[in-house]
Amino acid sequence: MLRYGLEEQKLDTPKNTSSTLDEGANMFTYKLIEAEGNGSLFPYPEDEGIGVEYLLAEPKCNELVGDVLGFETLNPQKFFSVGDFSHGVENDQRKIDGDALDSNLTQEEEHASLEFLDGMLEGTEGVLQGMNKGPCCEDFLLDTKLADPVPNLEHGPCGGFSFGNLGLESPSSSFNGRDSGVKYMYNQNSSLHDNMTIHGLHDDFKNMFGGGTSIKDTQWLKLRISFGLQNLVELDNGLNLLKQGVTFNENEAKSNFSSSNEFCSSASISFSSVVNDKTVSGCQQVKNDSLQTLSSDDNRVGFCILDSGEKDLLVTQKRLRKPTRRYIEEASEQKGRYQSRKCAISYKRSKDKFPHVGSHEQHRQAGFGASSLDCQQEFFEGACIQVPFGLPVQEGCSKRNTSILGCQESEDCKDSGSLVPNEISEMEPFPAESQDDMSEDDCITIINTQKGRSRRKHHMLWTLSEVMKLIDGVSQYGVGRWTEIKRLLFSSSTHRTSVDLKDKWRNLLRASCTRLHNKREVEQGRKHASHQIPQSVLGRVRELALIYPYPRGRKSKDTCTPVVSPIPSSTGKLVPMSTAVKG
DNA sequence: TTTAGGG
DNA sequence: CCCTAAA
Repeated sequence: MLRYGLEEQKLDTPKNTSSTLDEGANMFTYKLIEAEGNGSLFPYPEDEGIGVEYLLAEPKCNELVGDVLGFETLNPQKFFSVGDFSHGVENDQRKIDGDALDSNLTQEEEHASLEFLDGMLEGTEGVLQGMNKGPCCEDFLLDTKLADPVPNLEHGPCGGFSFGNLGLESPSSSFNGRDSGVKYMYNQNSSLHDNMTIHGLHDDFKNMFGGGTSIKDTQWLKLRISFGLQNLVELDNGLNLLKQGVTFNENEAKSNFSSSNEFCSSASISFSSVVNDKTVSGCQQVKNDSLQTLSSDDNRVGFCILDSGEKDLLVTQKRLRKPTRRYIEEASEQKGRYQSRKCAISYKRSKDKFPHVGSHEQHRQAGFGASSLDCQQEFFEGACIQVPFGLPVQEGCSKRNTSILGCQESEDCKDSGSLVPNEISEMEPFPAESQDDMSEDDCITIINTQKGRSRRKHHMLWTLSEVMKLIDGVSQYGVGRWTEIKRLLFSSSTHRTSVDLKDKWRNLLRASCTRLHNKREVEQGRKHASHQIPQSVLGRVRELALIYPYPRGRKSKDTCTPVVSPIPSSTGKLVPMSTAVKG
């Protein structure tokens, strides 16, 4: 197995992009860091730290080219439609593990998080644009492209830039060019798309992905196209490295290249590189230990492969995404419990985050060291983990977008055991809507316990309206009547069980209490969490908590009710401001 | 089955 | 959100 990676690196001086990214955080650039085993790297939200996506690849030349370079990501369905990326972001960001308290989203925040997603993607894009100018990456890129001047493609023949030229079907077209070309095209992308009409976007989408879409959300289209191009960039970068036999000398600030004409026999490529621990001007250097390369004068090697019926092969390769933190934790939990697997996913992060810029030793230890890779592969053996990564998908599809690990024949897995491209491609994502039942779309992870029973993991964020409904329910029927409330108010939400209601109420109580005690503290600590639930709502929860002591007892929330606006005890009526705070 | 409560 | 004991 070969591994190949790109390293994400945070820029010293975040570029200003038009993104809505507020913290200037998610700025990434890519670096090739190692090629040993298989993998490619993808930008993750800052909170998530370094992320790696490994693509399994046979140590064959052609597959190396196709897989390792993330070629498969050119298939948008495969890439996006497996779930809801925005949820992934939220979940990761909000540390959903263990505390549902933090996972309530107001509609505003749902919207905000979508914006965040957009911002993140834009931020990524922005930096990719900046790669050509970046202080530390310049050498990297310049050297990589053999000093070819960047061709000035200007705008496409039709006045608008057309990605049709990049189609895989036309290996001799511009896609066949060097990386500079692709990069340049990519750079063109963002600004160009800003001015493009929905028709233009549709055209580009169709050209790029081979199929039309009815999506009218321009932002969505832009993102997809952008990602498609980004993948082209990654592919192209890697291809050039392979083709030219790039050698990075650890002792030189500038990289040297030695073109090797050794032919890549179909046997295998030994393409391993070692990364320096040192960083030079904030930029880690890369060194190749040994490198057999493709013939440097055959620029079409990579593309020929694509053109020779290998596409299917590429497309059908499984793509593995780093599981969400929650998944990881629970996976390792499983392991702990049942001692089933020899090793857990070892890139689980502990309390501390991955350093964005750090020694590779750190990275390796924390993330994708050799041993961890082995573990992963063993962990993932055969099956794959498909973690949602894309825009929200239709309700009906959500159940099919099931992440499966080692799915055998449990009923739950039946129709989702294999994520056939066709199947996936039929799923039409749609822009997020903030309706009540939007929470219906979700990711479910099914994992098999050792007992053979599959356990489903949901995480459905509570919308504000759901919370309001719950509160209404409690005020009407009282605390503890969860089945009643469920039946009468949540009958349509199949995903909310009475236990969920109970849990949610408990969390609401907790939230309403903690807020009283440490207002400021919360604000400092976790911005997001503090704004989840409007104060008015929490206030109402508190009042209800007074009237309906939590379980059948007094021990309820007396402990945390002190500061509340005193409820008129004179009128001990049981129906408090039922709909008063509504809205 | 439902609820309470721990994790 | 999951699990389990207790009702």
